[in-house]
Amino acid sequence: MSEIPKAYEPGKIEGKWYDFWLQERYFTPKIDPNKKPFVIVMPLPNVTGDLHVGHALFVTLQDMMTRWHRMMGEPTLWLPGTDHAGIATQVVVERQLAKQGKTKEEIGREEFTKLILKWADKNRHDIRHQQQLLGASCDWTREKFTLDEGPSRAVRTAFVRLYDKGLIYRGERMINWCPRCRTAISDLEVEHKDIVGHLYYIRYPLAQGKGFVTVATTRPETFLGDTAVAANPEDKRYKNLIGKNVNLPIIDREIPIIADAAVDTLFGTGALKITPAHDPTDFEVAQRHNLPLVAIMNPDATMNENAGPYQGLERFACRDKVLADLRDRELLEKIEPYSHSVGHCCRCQTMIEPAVSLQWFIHTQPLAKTAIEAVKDGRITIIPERFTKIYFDWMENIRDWCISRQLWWGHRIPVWYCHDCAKVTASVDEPMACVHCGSKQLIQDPDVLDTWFSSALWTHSALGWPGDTADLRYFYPGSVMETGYDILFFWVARMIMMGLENMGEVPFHHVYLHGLIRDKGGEKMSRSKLQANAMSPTEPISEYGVDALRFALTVGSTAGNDMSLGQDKLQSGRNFVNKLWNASRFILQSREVERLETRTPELQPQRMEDRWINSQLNRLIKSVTELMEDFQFGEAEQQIYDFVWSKFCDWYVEIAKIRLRSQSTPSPLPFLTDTLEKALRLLHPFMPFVTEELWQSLKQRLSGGSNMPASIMIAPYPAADDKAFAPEAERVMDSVMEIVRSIRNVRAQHKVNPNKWIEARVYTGDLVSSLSADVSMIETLAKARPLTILDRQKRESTKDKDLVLVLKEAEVVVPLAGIVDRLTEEQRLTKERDEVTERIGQLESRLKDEAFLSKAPAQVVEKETQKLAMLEDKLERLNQELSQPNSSSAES
RNA sequence: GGGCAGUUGGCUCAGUGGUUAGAGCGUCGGUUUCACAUACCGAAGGUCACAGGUUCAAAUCCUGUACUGCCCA
Repeated sequence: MSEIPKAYEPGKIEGKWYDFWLQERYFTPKIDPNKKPFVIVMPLPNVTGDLHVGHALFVTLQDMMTRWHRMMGEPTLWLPGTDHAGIATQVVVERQLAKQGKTKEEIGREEFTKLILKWADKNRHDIRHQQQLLGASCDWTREKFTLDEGPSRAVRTAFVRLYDKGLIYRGERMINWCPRCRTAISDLEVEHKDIVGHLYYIRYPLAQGKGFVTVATTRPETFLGDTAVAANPEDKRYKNLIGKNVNLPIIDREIPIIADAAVDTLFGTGALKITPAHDPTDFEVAQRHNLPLVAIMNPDATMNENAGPYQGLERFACRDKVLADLRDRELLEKIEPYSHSVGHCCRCQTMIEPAVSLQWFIHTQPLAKTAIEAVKDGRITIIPERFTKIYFDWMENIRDWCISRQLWWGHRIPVWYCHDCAKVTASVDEPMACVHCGSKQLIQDPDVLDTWFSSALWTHSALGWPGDTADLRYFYPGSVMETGYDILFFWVARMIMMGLENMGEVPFHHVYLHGLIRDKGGEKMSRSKLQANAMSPTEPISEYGVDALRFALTVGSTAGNDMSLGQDKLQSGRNFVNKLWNASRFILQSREVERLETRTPELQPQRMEDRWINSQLNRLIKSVTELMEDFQFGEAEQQIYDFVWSKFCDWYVEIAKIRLRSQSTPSPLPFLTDTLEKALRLLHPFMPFVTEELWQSLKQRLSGGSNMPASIMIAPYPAADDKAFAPEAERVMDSVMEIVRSIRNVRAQHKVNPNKWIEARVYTGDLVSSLSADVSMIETLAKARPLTILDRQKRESTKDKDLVLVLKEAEVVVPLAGIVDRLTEEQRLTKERDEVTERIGQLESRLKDEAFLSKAPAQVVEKETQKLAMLEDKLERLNQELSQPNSSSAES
């Protein structure tokens, strides 16, 4: 089999198999009404840019689940798609324009939209390509884009339905305004950051008489929009001032001093300036007191006509000027350093301007109520469980969702305003006339909807809703929503609300939240941030291969916990792939040698090690199946890794080599092959490419190969056979491994030349006959020959210079004349004896404890009793070694 | 201000009340033996952040403290 290369070359085979799978249409499920399908609707990657390793993680996890369920025989749909990502994509394209010194206003809405479309198309293509590189087994025939006609119609339909039900309304409310994006954004899109600023103490002269009221503020420039000064009614300092007026400096506008219980007496001076048009809490105060709103800023955060002499100034320039002017008039009392939290636009990091604005909102409370129920009554389970509480907290304190965006990229709001009667017509299709007055003078709302509005519908809109399609009937609700915990609210929570609202049924039954891949500085990766810190998956793929990357991303990982991805992990993944490759290479080569020999193909384990590996394999299968069902993918993968490397390769293959070389019968090949074949299937969901390649090679060379499925990905996932469990073989093999390790250890400790064979005697009890059958195996593995297995009853007294190792079920005697220092050996044995004695003491007191005996489960007591017996036996044997007449004489 | 995590070997992380707490990487010593040096063999290295408590039994459950991070306001 010389044509098998020495090292795995991922680049050469990955594309080949992906094309094969695609061609065979394995990713497209067959609708079978008698079977319950497994469905994952992919959380859409944004068309903002190409993918980073964070996306590689979700692709891997979802592919893993999908492939596993497919191999379990379920009709399996993983539905891919991409998201137009309104604000994020617009920001990125605007940034590109800015590099050319242009703005979107200069080139116009139509031209700008074309530009984004071009960008989006390119990225959609790249994203699809990258997912295919990663081995994603999603059904590309059903791929969707949020701006496609179907999903767009779903958006309009959902909007109109909610509007008709009164759950969508338009109103003037306090919203978060991004002056750079020049759009409203939702509360979730605001990032709060602590910044070190200042607290400015400003004097407002009293309108009548002398004196002034001093207010403290972090935003002095907003005094231009003040419509009151408020103090707590309990505050003695201001009690007699309530009802009087102050004059706003510079612009000389008179405003009242009011009492409001919401004012914190401990903040600043206890007197608060009220700027209702530019602060959410001030807005509420103003509503309680019927105060007027004075907006002082333009959409780009420059000052407007209400700012008097400051009109036209940018907000921070205005602040400087205001401060200077106040200082000149001695109205700036003092400035203190002050740390406070300030909202920033999550897309462009510009400081958010709270502003009162006419926008569209969803009245979320009724939707949230049913969404809470769905999780409370167990129709939806969130993994890891701790996010359930976070979900409830958010849902229970939900606020209305601002869904209109002043963007040029997205789903246009399906609302038309009548020129004649000024009323609103909401319609799925473009209306011919105003529904109220029949006028044809209609103008559509220029704004678009929040991208997350369309995402919220995705679980059903991607399956054809509002149409009554076969896909929707069969595949809804989905099985699992797999995504990062960072978009629990953006994505999962809103999907649950809208799924229940539109379909009357939950959109999925399990939510699996993965952790985030952080960069070296611990930052979350993002492509739309100014300093894009995203690590591309393509470099690790070309350097280490897809399977290595997938392995590195998931092995030993747990739900909801963040992780870092370094070169060492990728190397470890590559090494494992290589290990698998070479073990397979060895087995394939060995088959070649024995090819023409006739042998029984049945798997009848005659030898101890065959029963052992088969037993271990089936225990593994059982465990992996349980772990997969329990969403513990990282642990399942870890266990397969340990089995393949530390049991199969390190022991079984090494033993098999000995048998193959000596051409002993029965041949180990059936078990080598069977174990490998099952291990490949176990690993396939995690590492699809190398397992397919090796499995196909194996299939070609198996006499029954033609009866095997055409691909490992449609082969059944291994099922555990409890009858294969072989405790006796495991006991013997444990002993073999302990004997071999102990001799190897002695060799290393005493620097025995690796090529030198040493002699050894093994004394044991009822294992004599089993071990004797394996003596040549032990000899070779331990490089000890002759090695004799003897009944410990016939043990002669240890000769001087003999080294004795007391093991669990055997004593190993290694005569090492001239090498061993008897005194050191005695110290080693004494140390061991002390350790055993100590443990026996612990166990004895535990087993004497009435409370332990009565309260601990019988199994545990039994286990401890056995342990004690084992240790007592070992202690006795250790004592025996130490009391050998020759030992004490060695001290002299 | 409220909430949630995390703190386990030099580093990155598993550990879902019941052996003497594990792995990968790194370190140290040895090995180019015919699957693999992307390897093999051997070894060192942890009072599981700290202090209490519950329990027959705690890295694991509870309370508190410290530090780190995240979410919400």
